[in-house]
Amino acid sequence: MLVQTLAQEISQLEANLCSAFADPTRILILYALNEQPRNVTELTIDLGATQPTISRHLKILRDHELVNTARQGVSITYSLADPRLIQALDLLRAVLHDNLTSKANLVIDIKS
Amino acid sequence: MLVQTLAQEISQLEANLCSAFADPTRILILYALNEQPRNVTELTIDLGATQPTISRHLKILRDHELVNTARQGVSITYSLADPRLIQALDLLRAVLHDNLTSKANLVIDIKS
DNA sequence: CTTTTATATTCAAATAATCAAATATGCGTG
DNA sequence: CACGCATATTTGATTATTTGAATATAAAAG
Repeated sequence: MLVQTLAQEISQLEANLCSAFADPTRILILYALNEQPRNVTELTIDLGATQPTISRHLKILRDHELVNTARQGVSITYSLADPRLIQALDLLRAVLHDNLTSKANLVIDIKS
Repeated sequence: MLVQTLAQEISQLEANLCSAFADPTRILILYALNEQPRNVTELTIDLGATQPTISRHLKILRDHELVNTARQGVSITYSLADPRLIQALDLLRAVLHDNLTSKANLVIDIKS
């Protein structure tokens, strides 16, 4: 698309941001960092993924400015850039919860 | 991954949900439907996309249960399934706004 | 039952995202 | 300055996602 309206441009940025959330490892990283800042090694252990995988996902989160970094000697501590990211994820999780609950109730209805 | 922890499974579902948001056209559709329910033709006109494109994106939103449908004769009216979806998008938009604002201020700092 | 209007789907091509494995960089210490 | 630990990047293969164009279905009206 050569020419874009303002609304389209904003939606493009927003969609980009959302694509940073579109991976389970990155969601886990964000929730882990919300609990407390951690370095790469800690994330690797806590999430049970390989170090290159964690680093790759951290780069994506960094590129989207969703995390902050602080070097402490040899290790780099990552932290959540904005608490509203978790607020947004929690809202989505709540929607997900309700959807699954209604589906569960449908199953009960069919049984009876 | 053959065996998944509960946290991984939830994150997988959440990531799936986020991938439904990871497209500018779908973001525009959700905001348009939040304003008021619309049928496919109206969305096509309002968003300036082709009808097959809109229908394809609506199918994805339907599959994720983010929209409801109501047939009215020959046309099908789509509506937003849950207002929290817009709340979440608005939070992300606010984060985006702040990030861009700080970048803008950096530009000013460099100038002076 | 044919036509028209509204919506949905399929197909092929282009683009992008993912992962594991290997490799590279960077900092602190002896 | 060489070694070792912590982190980052590259590569190549695989898999997904998006789109336009063409086509299909579905309902209402005549």
